[in-house]
Amino acid sequence: MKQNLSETCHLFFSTLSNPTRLAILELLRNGPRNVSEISEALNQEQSMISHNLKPLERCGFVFSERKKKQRFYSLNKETMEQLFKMFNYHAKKFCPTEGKCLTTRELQEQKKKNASNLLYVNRY
Amino acid sequence: MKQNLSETCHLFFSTLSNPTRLAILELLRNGPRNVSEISEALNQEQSMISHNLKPLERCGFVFSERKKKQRFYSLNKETMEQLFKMFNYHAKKFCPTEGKCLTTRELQEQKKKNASNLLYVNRY
DNA sequence: TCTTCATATGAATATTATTTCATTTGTTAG
DNA sequence: CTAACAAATGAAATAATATTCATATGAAGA
Repeated sequence: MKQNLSETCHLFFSTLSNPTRLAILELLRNGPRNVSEISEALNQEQSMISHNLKPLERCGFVFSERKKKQRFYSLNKETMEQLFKMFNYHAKKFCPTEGKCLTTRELQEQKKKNASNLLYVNRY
Repeated sequence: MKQNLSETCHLFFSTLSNPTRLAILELLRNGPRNVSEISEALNQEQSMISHNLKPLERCGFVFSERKKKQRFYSLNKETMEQLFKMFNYHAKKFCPTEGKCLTTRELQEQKKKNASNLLYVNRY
């Protein structure tokens, strides 16, 4: 196995550590979309979507293809479904109870947001 | 499979998207270490190591255990080895050639750093 | 070619994350 | 209890990243 993970993995993970990009990936699980469609679906500016698609494509998380004037982006399902699966397994096994992964205060904030997940909190 | 990946995965991946934290994880592949040992091995301040261990532990990437005055951290091998394996597979398959993942200029910069990897570059 | 639509880019601004340093907390042995 | 060591915390300073807005590029049909 390759050494120097600290360097080699950095872009891989940092590309995935952004809500907009994760939202794009999630959307693309439903099938290919062009930039405008993504933009509308996520209710974000077109330029922002383009900016965020770029690192996703560079890392091989999505593929793209031009069709007439539009460019369609599709998910690299092989990598991404496996990754999401692993994430879910990990979260279930290692962050099973609310108390384990979140402080009480953070938990309450999460509940306000109506999000029942365990891992989306501020870091420190 | 759980919905709302954009929220649920964010902390998971952002915790992994930091060179110091990745270096800690890499070090811990060789076995448990206490904070001072990690600090020395990575040539980083003790407080910085502590700051970075915290999110790693909260996300379940490492475990910790006190032994006398020291606290030893160990890798969650189940998750991490699988994750690193997946990363390597992905990098080999989807970023096989230099041209595909890096611009020429970035490549040169990488070579200067004597790093032969494909994914560690600036994002935009 | 010219116009229109779709996407990409650049650069400034804003936001978020990291690092550092001083200090505190916690543990153990004397 | 106190001293000595180990680790954690807080907050200011710094650095990195994301967002926005204006503009540029590219494709296709008239």
